[in-house]
Formats: sequence, structure tokens, C-alpha cells
Amino acid sequence: MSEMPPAILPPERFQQRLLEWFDEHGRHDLPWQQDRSPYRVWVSEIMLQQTQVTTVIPYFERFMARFPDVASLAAAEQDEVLHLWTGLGYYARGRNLHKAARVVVEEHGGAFPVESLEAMAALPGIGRSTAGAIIAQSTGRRAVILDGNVKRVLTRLHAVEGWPGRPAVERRLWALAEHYTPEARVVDFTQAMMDLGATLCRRGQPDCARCPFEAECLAHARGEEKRFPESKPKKAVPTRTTTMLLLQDREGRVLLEQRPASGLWGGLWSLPQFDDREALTAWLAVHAPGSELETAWTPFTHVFSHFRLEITPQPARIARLDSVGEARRWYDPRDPASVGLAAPVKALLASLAPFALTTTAGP
DNA sequence: AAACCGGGGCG
DNA sequence: CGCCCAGGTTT
Repeated sequence: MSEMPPAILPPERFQQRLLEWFDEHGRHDLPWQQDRSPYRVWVSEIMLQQTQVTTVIPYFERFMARFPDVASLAAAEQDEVLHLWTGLGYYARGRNLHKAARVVVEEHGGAFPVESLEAMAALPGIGRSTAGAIIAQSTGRRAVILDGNVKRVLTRLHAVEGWPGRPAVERRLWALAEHYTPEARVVDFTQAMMDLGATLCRRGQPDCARCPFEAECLAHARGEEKRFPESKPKKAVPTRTTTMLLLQDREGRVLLEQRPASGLWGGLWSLPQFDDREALTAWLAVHAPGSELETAWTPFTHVFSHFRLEITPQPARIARLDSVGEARRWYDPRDPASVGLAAPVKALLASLAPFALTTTAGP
């Protein structure tokens, strides 16, 4: 122990008061609290990473009915696993769950390596906190957890400044979690910390009046409980620009390109994109000679989570194009093919449809 | 509409 | 390491 966190309450008193609260107000009859095998705890923890308890319960029950143990899960086809995951979201976690089951069977003889935090955390989809939760809940051995609920409780109790995603803040929170975690009754203690965060120390409307730590909570003393944990600093999002080619043939059909399988708009169909007008005209000269450029449309902005994309639509006309090659197709706005379209492309094509009709019907 | 969430993957 | 991502739910 290099640096002791400031002791608001000695850990023994914190534990005692938390467990008293848990005995009376905690959740004791969740499906994964019966028969706490590593397998059942693991599946529940992975499901709970992304979804609330009430939603998870029916998924958990269906999952256990079909895959009662790690061997049956490892033997299954990935498609069936993902089928049972449908609606939960984050399908990468369903895939990791399946992968981890196979690792447990093939490399650990079918038994979860619960004697080793490192071995647990090496399994796909299991990090430090989830590894700690599985070990604590399934073996009762002391292990520390730090999920979103625990982070919220600890940042408020100690008024920990800074976004918990920052490594320095996260280290502090792990030290605090270490500090408070007992040797005895670890199953109840970890569940109690999560329950406290989920039911009283909520993000939006914390119920401080019922909290066993109302008198000690530093954030509450300052009247600032809602300020903790600090939210992720939102950085100024950069703006990128692109020119999209709206190449129409005589019938008003539009040339589309399929995006690479991974990355932004992976596998979706989009308009041919260029950094600027010069790149676009150069491409046209090679691939669609005889095209006539029309006046560019007014640029508009499509917002992503991490950048803004300013799109300049550049319409052009061509009499005929002999071959469009692989990963390109003509798209008829009046008879849309059922393909995935990038959102702004869909909007552009929709705005195009009436225009195409009038021009083909006109003189 | 924005914030949230644990771990994986990438530069 | 620092940053981004997934994708459905909550606020």
C-alpha cells in the first residue's frame, strides 16, 4: 500500500454498514444468485455489462435452458449463440462468450480458471472487473470489482474529480475499491456495491435520504452528488469534407459503390466519394468520359460521434456507361433495391426521386 | 438528442 | 498508452 486513500470510514465500518443495508434492501433472488457456478455468473455478468437486470432475466433463462453448461455452449454453432443473443445488442460480446467457452473447454479442461485473476481476464470478453466479479461471486474468495455502479458510488463518496476513464482517476478508484473490499462475505459485498449503485446511488436521481452513507458522502456534503462521476470530456469534433458524385444515366438511375466490409459504413452502399472536386473530375475523365457536370448542390453536414462530415453533392449526367465493375451498381430511385444505404446517401437519393421522375417524363 | 457502458482493437 | 467503437437503453 503506497498511498492510503483518505479514510472517510474505516473499511470495517463501511463494510458492516453496507452489508446491513444489503441484508434488508439488496437483491437476493436474481436467477444467477441461485447455483452460483462460474458459468452462470459469467453469462450473467456479460449480459449485465450492456443491459439492465429486468431485461436480462428472460435472456438469461433462455440461454441457460439451451446451454446449461460451458461444454454445451462450446459445442454450439456461433449462429445459434447469436440467435439467443438477438435483441441484447453488442453482438461482439455474444461472439466473445462463445469463443471463451471454447477456450475454457480446450485449454482449461472445461473448468473456469477461477483460481487466477489473470487467467480469467485473459478469456475473450472478460476484463479485470468482470474477472473479479466472477471469482468473488462464484468462489467467495476476495476479489475486487469496479463496474459502472461501483465507480459511481466511490466517486461520490470520495468526491473523486476527473472522468473515470482517465487512467489516473481509474487507478484511484481501483485503490479505493481495494481499500473497502473485505475478506469475508465477499459475495454479498460485491452484490451490495452494485445494488447500492443501481438502486440508490443512481446517475440521475440519487436517493441520498435512504443511503447508509449520507452522513459521510463528500459529494452529498457539498450538494454536488449529481456532478459525480464527471462525464467524459467532449472534445471538439473535427470536420471532414467530401464530395459525393451523383452520376445519373438517362433513366435517372444513380451510380452506387459498396463500402469496404469494415470501418465506417462497412458493407453499406454509398455514392462515389472524393476528397475534392478535382479528384472527382479526374475520376470521371477515366471511368465515365462524356459526363456532364451540373451545378454542385449546397453542402450539408452529417454528424458522427467522433467527427462531422461536410458533404458536397456533385450531380453529373452520362449517356451510357458500358461497365461499372465489381462493387458498383446502378440504383433506380423509383424502384429502390433492398440494400443497406449510408444514412446521408439514403436522404440524398430520396431527394432525388421526384427530380428523376420529372426529367424522364419531360420533353 | 445525448450519455452511458467494460472490453477489444488499433495506431 | 490513448482513442475509438458497438448498439440498445435511459435520461
